[in-house]
Amino acid sequence: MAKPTLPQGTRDFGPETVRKRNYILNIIRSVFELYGFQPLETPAMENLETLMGKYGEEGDKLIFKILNNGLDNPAKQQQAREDFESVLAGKNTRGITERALKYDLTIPFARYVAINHQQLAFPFKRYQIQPVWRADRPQKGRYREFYQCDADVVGSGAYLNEIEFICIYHQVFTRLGIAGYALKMNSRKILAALAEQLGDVGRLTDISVAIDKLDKIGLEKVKVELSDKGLTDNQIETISRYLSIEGTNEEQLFQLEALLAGSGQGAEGIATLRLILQKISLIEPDAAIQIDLTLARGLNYYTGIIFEAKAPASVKIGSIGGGGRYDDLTGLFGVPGIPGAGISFGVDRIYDVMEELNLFPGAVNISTQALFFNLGEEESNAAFACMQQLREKGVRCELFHEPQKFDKQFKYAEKKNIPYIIIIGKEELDQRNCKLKDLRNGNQQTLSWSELSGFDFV
RNA sequence: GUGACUGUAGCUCAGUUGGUUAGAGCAUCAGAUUGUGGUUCUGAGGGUCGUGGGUUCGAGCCCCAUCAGUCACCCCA
Repeated sequence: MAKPTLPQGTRDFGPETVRKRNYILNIIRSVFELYGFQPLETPAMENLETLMGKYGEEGDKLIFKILNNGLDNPAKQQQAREDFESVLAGKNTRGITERALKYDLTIPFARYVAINHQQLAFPFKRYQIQPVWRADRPQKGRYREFYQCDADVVGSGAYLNEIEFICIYHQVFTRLGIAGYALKMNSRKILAALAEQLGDVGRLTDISVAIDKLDKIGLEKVKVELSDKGLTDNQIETISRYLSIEGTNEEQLFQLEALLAGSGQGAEGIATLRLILQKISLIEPDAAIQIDLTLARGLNYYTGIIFEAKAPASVKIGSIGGGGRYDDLTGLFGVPGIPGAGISFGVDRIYDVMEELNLFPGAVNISTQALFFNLGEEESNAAFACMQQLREKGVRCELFHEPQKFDKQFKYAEKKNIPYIIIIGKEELDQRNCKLKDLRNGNQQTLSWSELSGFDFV
C-alpha cells in the first residue's frame, strides 16, 4: 500500500508544536481579553456568495471551493453537464459549488454582525482564532491552511480603537519576546488623496498595489509598473515625490501636508495619524510605531488607518500581522452604517519567527511533571495511590505502564522531558516513603508519602 | 495561474565518466548493566533508489511522462 500523504500546503502538528502554538495563542487570547474582546467562532465553510467579490479579483481565485455532493445523481446529469460547461467558461455555478472554505475571519465576522446586529451591544468587540484556507501555491511562510487570530471592533468610529490596537500589538509582541518588531501605520485617506491629486481616483487600487512593493523592488521598478498600468509621466512624477518622503514620523507628515495641500481627505488622514501618534507617545511610548507611506495593504475594504506588523529584519519572513479601519464592512451584506476596525496576527509566521529566534521558554515542553517508576505489583499499587493524591493537587504525573528495568523507565522520562521521577520499590514500600529525583540536576531525596503529596513540583 | 529546482533507510545526506551484493551519521531495538538515566562500547533490524515507461549487454546515475515536495513570480498571513 502506498504511503499516505498530506494535501499540499497543509501540515500535521505534533505535541511539541501544538504546545508551542498554544503558548502563542494563549498570550494573544489573554491580551485580547484584557482589552474587553469576546470570543466568536464561525463555521469552516461559508456560502460561496458570502465570500466572492470581497477580496478582489485575485482573492476570488484563491478561495477554496467545495464541490457539491450528488453530482453523480443520474437524474441530474444533464444539468450537471451544463453547469460544468459554464464553470469551464469561467463562471461560478451554484449547481457545481455553492460553499467554500473561509478565506479570512473578517468577512465571516461581518456576515455574523449583519445577521445579528439587532441583538448585539455596540460597540461589539470580538476576537476569533480559527484556521482559514487559501488555494495559493505554498512556499516559505505560506500555507494553504493556517491560523488567523483577529480582533475587531464594530459600531465605533472612535480613534480610541486604533490606539488600543497599537497597545495590543505592543503587549503581545513584548510578552512573546519579539523585540525588534516594527509596526507600520498609514491611512487609506492619504492614498485616496494622492489618487485625487493625480486626478485619477479610480486608480487607487493600482497605485496602492504598486507602491506597496517599494521596499521589495525599488523605486525604478515601481515606476515601470505604474507606467505599464498606463499612468502618465506627470502622475508618476507626483507619486515618486510622494514616495521619496522620508524622516521621522513628524517630518514625514510635514512634507505630506505640503504635497497634499488642498485635499480635504489628505488633511483628515494626516490629522488622524498625528492624533494617534501623539496619544500613543503618552500612553505607550515604547510601541514601535512608524509612519510608512508605502504601506497600502491589499484588502480593499479598508478606508482609514491601516497597520502592518513586521517581523524583526533578521528573520526574512515579512508581515506577521495587519489590520485597519473600515467604514462600512457590513454594508456588503445590506446593513450599512456600522464602522469598525480590526487587526490580525499571523500565528504560523509568528511561530516561525519565535522558532528561528529561539524565543520559546523551555518550560513550554514540560507536560508530565513527575513519573512514578513501576517496580512490581504491590509497589505500583502504592505508587498509584500516591499519584492520585498528586493529581488531586494538580500535579501532572503518570505511572510507567509496566514493571521494567530502571534503564527503560529513566529513558522514557528523559525522552518525554519529565523533570521528576519517583521511586517506590520494595524497600520504600516497607518504610512507607519514596525516592524523588530531579533529573535536571540529579539531586535525589527521600520523602515520606505525606511529604511527597505536599511537595512543590517546579 | 506562470517559472525554476529537488525526490536514495524513520530523519539528514553520500553514491566517481552508466559496471557485481546501494553506504554513513543520527534515530530505533537488543546486549554490556536484576535498584539509578544522560556518556561510552558491541550488535541487529530497516531501501522495488517517488511512480510508470524508454535507451543500454548493464540504470540510483541518461531520456520521456507522471506524482510529490521546495523556492520564486502574482498575491498575501
